[in-house]
Amino acid sequence: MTELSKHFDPAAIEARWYAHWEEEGLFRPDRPEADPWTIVNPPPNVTGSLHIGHALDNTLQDILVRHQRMLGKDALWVVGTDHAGIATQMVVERQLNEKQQKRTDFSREEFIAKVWEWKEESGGEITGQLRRLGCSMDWSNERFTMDEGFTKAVTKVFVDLYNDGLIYRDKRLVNWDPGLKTAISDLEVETHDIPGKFWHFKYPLADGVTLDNGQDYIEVATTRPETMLADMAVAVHPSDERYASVVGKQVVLPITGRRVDIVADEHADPELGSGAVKITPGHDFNDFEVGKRAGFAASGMLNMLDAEANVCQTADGLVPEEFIGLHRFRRDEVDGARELVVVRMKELGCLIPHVTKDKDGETQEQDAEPRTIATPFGDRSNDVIEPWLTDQWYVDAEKLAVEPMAKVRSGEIDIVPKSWEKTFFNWMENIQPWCVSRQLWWGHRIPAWYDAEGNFYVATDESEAQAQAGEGVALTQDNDVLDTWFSSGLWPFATLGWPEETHDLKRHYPNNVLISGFDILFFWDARMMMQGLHLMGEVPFHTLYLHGLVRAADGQKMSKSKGNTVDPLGLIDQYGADALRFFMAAMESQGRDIKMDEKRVEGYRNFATKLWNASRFCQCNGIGASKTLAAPKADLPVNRWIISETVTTLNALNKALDDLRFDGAADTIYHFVWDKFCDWYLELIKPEMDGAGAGECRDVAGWVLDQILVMLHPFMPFITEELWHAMGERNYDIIVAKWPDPRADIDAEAASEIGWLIKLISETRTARAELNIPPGAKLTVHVRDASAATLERLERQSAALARVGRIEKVSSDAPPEGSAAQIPVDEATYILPLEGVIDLDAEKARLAKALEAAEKEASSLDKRLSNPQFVEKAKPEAVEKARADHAEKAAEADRLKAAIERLG
RNA sequence: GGGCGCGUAGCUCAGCGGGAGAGCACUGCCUUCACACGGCAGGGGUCGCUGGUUCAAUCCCAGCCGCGCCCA
Repeated sequence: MTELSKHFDPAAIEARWYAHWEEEGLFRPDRPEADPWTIVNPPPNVTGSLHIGHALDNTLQDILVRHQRMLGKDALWVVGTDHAGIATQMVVERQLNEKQQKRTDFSREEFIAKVWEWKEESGGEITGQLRRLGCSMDWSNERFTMDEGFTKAVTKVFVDLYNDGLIYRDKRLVNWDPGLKTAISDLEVETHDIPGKFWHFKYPLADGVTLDNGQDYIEVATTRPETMLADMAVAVHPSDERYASVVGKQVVLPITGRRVDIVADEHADPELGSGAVKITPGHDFNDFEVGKRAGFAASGMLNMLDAEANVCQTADGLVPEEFIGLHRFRRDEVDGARELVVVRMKELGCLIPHVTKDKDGETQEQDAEPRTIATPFGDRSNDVIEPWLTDQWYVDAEKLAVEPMAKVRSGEIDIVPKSWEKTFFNWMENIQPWCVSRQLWWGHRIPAWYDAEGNFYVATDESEAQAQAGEGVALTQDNDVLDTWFSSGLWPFATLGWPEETHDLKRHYPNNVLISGFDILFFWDARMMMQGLHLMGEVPFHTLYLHGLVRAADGQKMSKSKGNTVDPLGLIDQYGADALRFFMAAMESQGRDIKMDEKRVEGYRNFATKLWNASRFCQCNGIGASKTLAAPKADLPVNRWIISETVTTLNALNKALDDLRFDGAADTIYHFVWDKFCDWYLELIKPEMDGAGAGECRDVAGWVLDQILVMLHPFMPFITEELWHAMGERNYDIIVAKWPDPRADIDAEAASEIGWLIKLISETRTARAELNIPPGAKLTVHVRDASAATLERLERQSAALARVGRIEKVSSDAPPEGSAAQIPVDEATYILPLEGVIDLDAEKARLAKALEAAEKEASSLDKRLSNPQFVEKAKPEAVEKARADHAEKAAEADRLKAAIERLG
């Protein structure tokens, strides 16, 4: 037992306890006989540092795992970091740039060695920060998505999925990121509306053909003029009569002079513009489908851009010389192919100007119509994505999505809150093939080898591939790596040793709960379900809990570029990790984003200080660690009452934790500690501390404080561990203490007595405050109309009334003449003779106000009760309650009336 | 265009069929021997609007207005 310092300083205890827990192996105590309980941490990027979203995500997980550990489970929280292909490669490349070097100055092997070097030196900063937050992860088995075991797992998964026909190689349009020069998946594309233009062009009809109206060209409109260099058709709607006569005929493309067919396709919207659209299958997803329907093979589709999306020559004479090497569109103040196409079209008389009238009625001509364009951007590079025709590896996501959907439907996977199910199904039902190859160097290299003819062999290693290809065939491995999410999707089982049949794997898969932000529902959660179910044959987790975003105080999304981020470590420095954690829990109501509110963090720091001081009080009064897990025997009502309140609180807390209502759990413990334990219980036992009941009070107070520390520990691990030890000798740390088991019932009699006592003291205080009686004044009270039971209570609680209520003496004698304050509580009325101290009119006004309120309530209840429909149809409990409430309010009104009459 | 969610006290949020709650902020009193990061008392809301269902609606249903997010 150590004496608590007068001021609570979180920083003074946090580091010490964390190091202690970790050194003692208490994050994963050896419990071979216990039921396993498992949660895996969404592996943060190895490049990352702790942001406020991590603080939320990890606090919630830590609350659950600490709770389960205290329930005696073999609780495992798997932790590790993600190699984060693109992000990490970008970090290292940026460092090279600072030294005027670039990736391609090095061989692949040299570059990868540099990344590993960076990882060893600077990576994983976040793991230290998670420790500062108090997260009790199993660091002894820390994993990395590129460690040896993971590589083995990833390779096996790729080969197995390939052999199962669920991975294939295909040539089709992908989302190409010209900044990073890699393909990315649909999910990595963010569409933003940006201002753009809509140009209208004339495409002359070939061979002297005209439309029915005599027009010798077709008007097409486009937001991407540059792609006309690779146009392969013009499409019109099959039922569009304006063009029916020219379907099957051709147009001559201006600038290049190439002839392309006019095709009928439902993609063309007759309502939009002229109803005719140019078709560029090599650079537009819709046009790709139109092109396929028009009979073009993917390999025959025209491409005019290189990997950086600059214009290039890919077929003999396809692109006029002056365009070669230009950007797609204006960039860095330099016009690109888009601008040059418009210039040439204008010169050729093929540009149809956009005509508007200004406010004076004057006609204005512009080259193009201003328009907002939904434009795809790469989420990492922020470059405009170019649909590009390449060979890539795809996962047949549609097939893999079947089982996850079935498991969510059957309830084997419970998505919390349920409202996300619809979003989940909507995406899964419309899932597209998942492009998993990336043209990067940092990542899991694809286990496929090619021979000189372009045949490929998918195998676990080169020798297996060689065996497939036959001896003597020269093989080269695929240069690409896998999407980072392909490997993190294996996290729930690969971290446990899969593909080895390890002990941990058998015990801890499926995981119990997964907690993640909803922003990675598709990226990660759904992929774990797909891969877990296919490879393990079982769900990866039984409950998927999705939380929202932590937003800035003004509701804006936090982002580095906006400069409105809040650093969780700064908050920890200022208020302590416990306060930040409690804030996160208290604000986490299911399904709503959290707005940052620093005042509230401060409030929970104050809460920690309150608990600290309450413990100091206990310490100074000989109250210490409880000897028993079960509630001590108690005779005094105040002790029986606080034991009952503890049981009630524990039940509510258990329910909230079971329901994953973190806010409800935090709220429950907060109010018990502050409102019940500190504000009433400790005050009420003060007068007992040197009386006959002192021993019992010490036992009970010590026990209740222990229960508080244990119940609060998952939320505030540091202060509770500190106080746990400060209160007395312990055989174990609180982190591995047993969850409360009071073995006590609710004591209705004690609850009623203390409820009455609290009411009496509160009412007296209110009267004092309203009548400006000095708070310190010690009063004599005359009681009238009291029942025998109440008189007994008054006698029994006289010490508490004196100390807490400042009611020195209770007398059954008639009060002296003169002005007095009158306080009805239950059946009795308490009279404070205050001749000369109070203003009679003030007391009359006070009682009149109370009477008005009581009568108002009574009459509203009366109205309800006199409605026969209510009495007939309402639930009996509701009727009964209304009757009881009415009787109480009516009686209260009567007593108030009598009190007013007595004043004359 | 489709989907989801939100609009409750000045602010941040709970509640979601029986007549409204918390924290912060605000007002008054209190240096009472755990705590001024505190104690005691108090003020403040036609629960976005309009209809409907019901004995009863902040809560359920429909429509509208405003705000946010996701997918096309």
